Amino acid sequence: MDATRPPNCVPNKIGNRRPARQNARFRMKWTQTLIPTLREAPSDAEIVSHKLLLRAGLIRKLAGGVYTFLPLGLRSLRKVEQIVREEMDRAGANEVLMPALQPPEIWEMSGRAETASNVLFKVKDSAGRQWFLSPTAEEVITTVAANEINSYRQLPKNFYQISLKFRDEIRPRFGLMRAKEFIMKDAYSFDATDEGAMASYKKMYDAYTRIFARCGLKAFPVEADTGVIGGNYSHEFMVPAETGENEVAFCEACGYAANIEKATSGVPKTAAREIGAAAEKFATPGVVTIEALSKEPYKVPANRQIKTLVYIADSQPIIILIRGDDQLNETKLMAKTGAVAVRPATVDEIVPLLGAKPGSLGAVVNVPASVKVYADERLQDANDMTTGANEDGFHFKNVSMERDIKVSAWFDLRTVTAGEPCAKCGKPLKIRRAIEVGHVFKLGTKYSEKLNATFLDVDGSRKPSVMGCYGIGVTRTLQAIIEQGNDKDGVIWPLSVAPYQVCITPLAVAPESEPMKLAEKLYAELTAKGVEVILDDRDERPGVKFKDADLVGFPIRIAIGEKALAKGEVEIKPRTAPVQFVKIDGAVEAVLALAKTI
RNA sequence: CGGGGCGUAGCGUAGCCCGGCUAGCGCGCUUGCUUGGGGUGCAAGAGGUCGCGAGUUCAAAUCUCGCCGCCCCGACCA
Repeated sequence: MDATRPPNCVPNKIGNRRPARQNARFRMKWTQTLIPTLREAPSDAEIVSHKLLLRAGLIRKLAGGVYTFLPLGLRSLRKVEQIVREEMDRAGANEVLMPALQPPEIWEMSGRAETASNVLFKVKDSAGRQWFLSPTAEEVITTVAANEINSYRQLPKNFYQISLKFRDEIRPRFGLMRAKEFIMKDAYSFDATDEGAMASYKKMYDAYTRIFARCGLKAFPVEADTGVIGGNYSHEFMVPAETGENEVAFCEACGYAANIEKATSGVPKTAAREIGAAAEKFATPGVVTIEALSKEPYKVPANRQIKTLVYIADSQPIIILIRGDDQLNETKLMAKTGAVAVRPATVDEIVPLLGAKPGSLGAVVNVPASVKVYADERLQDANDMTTGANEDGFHFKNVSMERDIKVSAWFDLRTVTAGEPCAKCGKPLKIRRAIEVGHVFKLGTKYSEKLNATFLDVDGSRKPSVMGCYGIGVTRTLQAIIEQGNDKDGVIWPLSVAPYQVCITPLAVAPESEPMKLAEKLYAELTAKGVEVILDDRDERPGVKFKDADLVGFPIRIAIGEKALAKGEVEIKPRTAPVQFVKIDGAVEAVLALAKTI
C-alpha cells in the first residue's frame, strides 16, 4: 500500500546534474538571503508542520489563510512543482496556463455556479461585472476543447497547469493545509472513448504514485467520493497523519482502502427473527435517545433499533432510516440520492411533518406520501425492531421493515467503523486520519456535454469527449512533507525537496580564516558538481548555526572547525544520522556518495 | 454561520477579576567588551496608538458598548 519509488525513476539525484558554474540556483550565502528563524512559534500555529513552516523561516502569514513564501520556502515549493511538472510531462500531459479570473457564464453552463457556490471566490470589477477567482478550471479547459478539438484524430489529449487557486474557505486552517489561496496542479484529459478515458486515468494515477514517492511522501491511493465535481470513479492520494482532515478505512490484508465517506464493509445484515403478527405501540415517556431505550426498563439493544433521521435534501424533506448502532454518512446520502445540498431538518420543520419531536420519530405511521424514505441496506429484512411512533413518548416494537415500513429506496448509507470485516477479504478494517494531497476523477461527459466539447468520431457521428480531471495540492503537499518529516529539532527534508541539499557551516567566518577558506572551496566544488549548497557565513556562535541548520532541516551539513581541520578533516553530518569525519580531499566525494543513500 | 478563546514591542508572555502605570519579563534587535563546537557572559541602549472607536470615571491595558482581526471546536470542503 505504501507508494514505493518506481524502479525506473531516479529521484533525489544529486551531483553531476549539469555544469553549474556560478549558477545562482545552486548556491547561496546565508547573509545574502533572508531566513528569519524563530525560536518560538507564533501562538496561532497549532500543528507541527505549520509551526515549522514559520519557525524555519519558510513562510509568513499576511492574513488568515494567506501566506507569503520566503526564499527558502519558495525553493522547496518550486522543487515540488518541478517534480510534478516532470512527471506530468513524462505521462504525456501538456502544460498550459489558464486564467485565474473567470467569467461566470461558463460556470452557469456547467451548473457549478450553483453547486459550487459556497466555495467560489466572487469579485466585481469597477464596471460592476462579476468574476470568479478560479478554484479549478474544468469550465475553461472544456471551453478550449470545445473550440479547438473537432476530430477523434486530435484525441486523446491531456492538459495541465500549476497555478494559484482560490477558494472562499469559511475557515482557513493549519497554515497551507486549508488556505484561501493555494498552488494547485490541475490536469484534464479528453478521450474519444470510455476505454481511452480509463487509460488516461491510469496514466495519471501512476504519475501521482511517482510524484509523491519522489517527494519522499508515504502517500497511498484510496477510493473516493466525487463530490460536486461529478463523475463516477475517483481516487484520492492520502498521506497518513493524525492531523489530517480526512479519515481513511483500509485493510492491511488485501489492500482495500477508501475514504470514510465512501468506504463500505462486509458487516452482516440484521438477522431476521420470529416476531408477532403486528407492530405494537408502547409508552416510553422521556426516552429520546437510542442509549436510553437500550437501558432499563426497555432494554432494546441499539442494533435492534431503527434510527429515524429527517433531512432537508435540496429543499425537500426526506426520512433516513439506519440501524440504532450505526451513523449516517452524509456524503453517501448525497452521492446515492443525487442531492446537491443536505442538512438535518430542524425541530420546527420536523414536528409539523411527522407529529413528533426527534427522539420519537419513526416511519411506521404518519409519514406523508410526498416524503421519501431512504433506508440503509443493513436494515433490509430486519424485523423485531423498535422505532419511534411519531408520537412523543411512544415507540413501536415488533417492527418489520418489510411489513411495516414503506421504503422508497435502499442504499448503503452508514459509516463504517474500525474492526468491521473488509468487504473484499473479511479481515478487520482499520481507520486512520490522513491528509489528502491528490485527487483523480474520471469525469465522463458531464462537462463536455454541457460546454459542447464534442468531436467527430470515425463513423462521422458527433460525440462528447470523455473527460478526467486530476488535482494535486502543491502547497499542501509541501506542508504534508514537513508534517511527515520532522523531529524535535526541526524539519527533516527529503533530499529531493530540501531548499538546499547541503549546508556548509564554517565555525569561523573571517575571510582569511582557515575554516572559511575551506568552506569557500568546498562551496565552489560542490556547486560545480550541481549540488545545491548554502554557506552559513554568519558570524554567529556554533550553537546558533547548528540549531538553525537543524531547524531548517538541510539533509547534509558540513561543519568546518579548527579541531578537525588540524587533523586534516571536516565533519559531515546527515540530518538524521551520526556525524562522520572525512579527509578534506575526500569531502566532496563523500558528500556525493552520502547523498545517494539518503 | 453556531459555540469557545485570544488581541500588550519582531516572537513568546505578565499585568486585567479588584481602575491609580513612569506598562514588567524572556527571546530577538543595536553598541561595546567578552566568549568561541549545540541558541556564551556582562554592560549600556532602541523599540509600545496596550487591535480600533465610543462611553463611564478625577483617572482606563484594566470597567461598559460597538466594530475589526486571529485561533480552536462544529457546520462546510473540488
